Order: sequence, then C-alpha cells, then structure tokens
Amino acid sequence: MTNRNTVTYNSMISAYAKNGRVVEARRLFDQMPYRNLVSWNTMIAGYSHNGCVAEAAELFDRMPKRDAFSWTLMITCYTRNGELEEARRLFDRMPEKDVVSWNLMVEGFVRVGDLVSAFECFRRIPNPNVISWVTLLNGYCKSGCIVEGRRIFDQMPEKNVVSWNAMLAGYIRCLQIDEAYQLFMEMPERNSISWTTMIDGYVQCGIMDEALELFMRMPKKDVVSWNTMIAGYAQDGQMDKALRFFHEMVKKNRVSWNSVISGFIQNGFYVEALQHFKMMRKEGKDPDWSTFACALSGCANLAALQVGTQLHNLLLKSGHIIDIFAGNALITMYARCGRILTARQVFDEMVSVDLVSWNSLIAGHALNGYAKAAISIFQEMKKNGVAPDEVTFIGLLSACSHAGMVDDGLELFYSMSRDYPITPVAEHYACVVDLLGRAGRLGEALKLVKGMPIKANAGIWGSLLGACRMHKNPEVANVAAEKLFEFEPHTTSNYVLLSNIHAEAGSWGEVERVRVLMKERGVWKQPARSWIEIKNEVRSFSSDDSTEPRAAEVFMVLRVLNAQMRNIGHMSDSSLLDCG
DNA sequence: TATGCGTAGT
Repeated sequence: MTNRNTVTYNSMISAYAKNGRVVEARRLFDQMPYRNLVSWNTMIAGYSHNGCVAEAAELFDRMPKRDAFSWTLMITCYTRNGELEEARRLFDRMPEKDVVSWNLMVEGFVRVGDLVSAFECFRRIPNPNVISWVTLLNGYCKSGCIVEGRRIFDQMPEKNVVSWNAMLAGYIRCLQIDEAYQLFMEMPERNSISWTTMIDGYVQCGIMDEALELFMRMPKKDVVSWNTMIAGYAQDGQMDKALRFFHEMVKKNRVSWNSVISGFIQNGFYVEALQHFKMMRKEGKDPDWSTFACALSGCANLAALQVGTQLHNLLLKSGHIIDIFAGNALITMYARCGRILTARQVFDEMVSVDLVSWNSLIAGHALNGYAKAAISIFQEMKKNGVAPDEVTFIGLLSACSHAGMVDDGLELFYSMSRDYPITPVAEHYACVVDLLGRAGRLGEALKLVKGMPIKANAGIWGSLLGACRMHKNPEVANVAAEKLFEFEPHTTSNYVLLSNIHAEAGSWGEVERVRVLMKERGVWKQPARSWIEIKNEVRSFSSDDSTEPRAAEVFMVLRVLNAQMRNIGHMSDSSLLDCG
C-alpha cells in the first residue's frame, strides 16, 4: 500500500535520520498509517547512520518482508559499526547475494585491515564490478601496499575516472608525489576530485607553490578546492595567505569557516579564531562539532572562561548532544581555565568517554597542581579497563613534577616500559628531567639524559639548564647549555641564563666567556624585547625603505601582538558570542 | 526527492 502520504513520511524519516534526529525519525515511523518496505528500509538506514546497531537489528528481524536493500543496509550497519563478525553471519544467511553485498563484505575486511580476507572475498565475487575493484584497490593503498595497489589497478578490466582518482589518492597517501603527478598527467579524463586530490597531495608534501600553480590551472574551481588551499596554507603556517583565499571566496561553506578557524588555532591566533567563530554565526552558518572543538580550544589557550562557558551553553542550546569530541574539548577548556571541578562534572555527565577524555582529565588535574588526584584518576581509569598511552604518562609525570613527587614520578616513568608497551619519547624524558631537576638531583638528571636511547632535544636541555639556575649548579649548567646552543645558537635568553648562573656563583671568568661566545655568534646585542618594542619595530617597517618586510611577517607579528594585548575579560564583556 | 557499494576538503 503506497500513496503520496507514505512517500512524504519516508522522505521525512530519511531527512530526520540524516540530521542525527533518530528519535524523531522513529516517532514518525511509528505514527505512519501505512508502512511499505521502503519505510522499513529507510528506518534501518537511519539507525545505521547513527550507529544504533541494536535498534536496526531489532527492526530488521521484525520486518514483514525483505528485499536486497534490507539485507545490504543491515550488513552496512554491522560493518560500519565495527561488527564484522555479525556482518559475516548475516551475509552468509542472505538468500541471493548481489554484487553490492559482496562489495560491502570486501569493504568490511578492508576497514579492519584484513587484506587477505578482503582479497579472498573479492576473488569469490561472481561478477565483480568497477566498485568491487576500487574497493580492493583502496584497501591496498590505505595499508601502504602501493605496489599491490598498482597491480590491481593495472588488472582492472574497465577503469572510470573514479578508479583513476583512487589510484591517484593511493600514491598521495604513500607520499609518492612524482608518481602521483605522472598518473595525473596520464589520466584520460579529470574531474574536480582528480584536481583537488592532486592539489592536496602537494599540500601534504608541504609544497604550497606547486599546489597554488595547480589550483590556478584548475579549470572549474569548486568550494572544495578553495578549502583545500585554505587548509594547506594554514597547515604551512601561512595564515595571511589562507585568510586571503578565504576572503576571496565567493561561496564559503561550513568547511571553509572551519578550516580558517582551525588554522588560527593551529597557528596560535586564538583571539582571531574566536572572532571568526562569531562572524560565522553572524553570517548564518551553523557551527558543527569541529567548529565548537576549535573555539573551545581557543578558550582553553586564552584561559577565557567566560567565553568558554558561553560556548558550553550554546552547545547545549543548539541541540547538539555533548558527544565525545565536544566533551573532551570542554574538559580541557574548563581545566585550562582552572575550573577542575567543572571539568570533572563534564566528564561524569558524558554518555561515553574514551582514552582522550581520561587523558584530558588527568592532564587537567596535573596542570592545576592536583597530582594526587591525577594519579587516583589514573587508577580509576585502569579499573575501568582503559589502557594508558604516551599522553597519559605525560600528564602523570608533569603532575608529579609540579608537586615535587619525585619517587612517584620515577616509579611511573619506569612502569611505562615495564608494565605497558609504551616507549618513552622526548617529552617523557623532559618531564623526568624537570622532576629530578626541581628536586635538585641534577647529577641523576644529567645521567638520565646522557643514557637516553633517543637524541635529547632543546626542551630537555633547556629544562636541565633551568634547574641548574634553581639549584646553583654551574658545572651541569655548562654541559646543558653547550648542548642547548647546538639547537638554539641565537636565542639570547639561554646565554643570559647561563651567564646569570655563573654570576651567582661568582665565577666572573665564566661570565666573560659566555659574553665572548655571544659576541662571536652575533647574539650579544639582542636584548629580550617587550611587546611594545616589537610593535614599534613593526610600525617602523613601513617607513624603513632599506628593507621591505614581507607582508606575511608583519601580519604574523601583528597578530601575535594583538592576541597578547587584547584583554580577555574585556572580550567576554563585549559578548563575543552574542550575535543579534 | 523516499532505501544499499567506490574517488576530494576541517
């Protein structure tokens, strides 16, 4: 029984489900006077789309009649939600397997990285179509088996533009940019995806000039190619160019806004990120979870609690559920703003949490000096069956370091590789050096650094040098400084620090040695500059005709200054998020 | 304009 009414209902169910409103979709489904097969299928698709596996399965079992759509929808639901075994069982039960269902199973194996089963499954397909081939090709390329991928590509009986694009993306995923370009030139036809993939390839290799050249050559530039350039420049640290592209765009979409906002965050322009968040809303573009996460990260870095709280309210009001991403961003924001109890409250109210949530909570407590709490959260986390990772230990070690809990910290450090399969990286060593350094155990710290299996970086040596100042140890200071100078030969503050250590010890000969060193290296007449001095310098750029500063340099300096100068309290008073 | 599989952007 199908009439116009049924079709309307079906469209509405689909529309609701696609927007995450699965409860409303179900209410409509239950209200329908007549449900046809498509209604059932649409509802299952809706559940599948929103990760509601159990609900989909329940409907699938109850439906009066099933067609090929029903089966493949349910298989998709399982494979896309990480239940490959269930998918496999259902597939085995499927009465007449069509090529779509076969392709889904190949894709399911590809998703979990089981290429052997994927290939085996592919081989059994009676009449593989071009989609079957592309799915397999993708599997190899995504696992970095580019040679295998190429072999599949060469064996394909028919190739369309999608096949070529998949091979192109494969080369780019493996960062084989020359091979990619060669393939790009060989392509019998190119669509906008081919162009954008190639442009993005140059972006990923950090070759923005080539990306730009290709973008200019692109016949019909669409919003995605523009967005790729914006994200590319942002990633490359060239926010001025990213912003220019953004302003020149005629039709900006949500991704354009997100790209520029996230670019600001990546490059430390937090105020600008929040301003653009506001502008985005003013222009009637709805922020999504990614926008919110960026804005919250901006607040976290500025310690802008008032704005962050407004964002939290906005998030609740806009009907977004506080999912894992948003929840984690909120935890970090509140913790960085010193509201550790609120951070904990957000954590407790989250429907589900992941490792990042735990890590954010631990790091938040560490940051606020609650080392004991950080460790007890770690215990709680383990009790919940969540295994720690590198980030967890950075939080724990920094907690111990701030609280002077040397023995606990060392024990945690050693337990990393002993009890968990986690190899300490430079950041962990930096924490432990800091830990030992603050406690005055400089000899041990130096010994640790010298025995490191990886090369110590500037952060580690810098941390050691700082500790030498605190505990007046010129001998270790000389060793640390020498290493630090290898990384940062022109950073004045390092020399000044070393000089001060010797001065405090009364070793004027050593002080003089450092001064000579500075002079030799041309750093000695570079006083630490206040922002006012930098600002004047920037201003003088325009009147100084001997050197024409690059626009980018001026832009960067000005932005940093703006961010520093602006009063955050004032910013929230001017109701940053209030868009009338 | 109602439902299933493959290629691009935060």
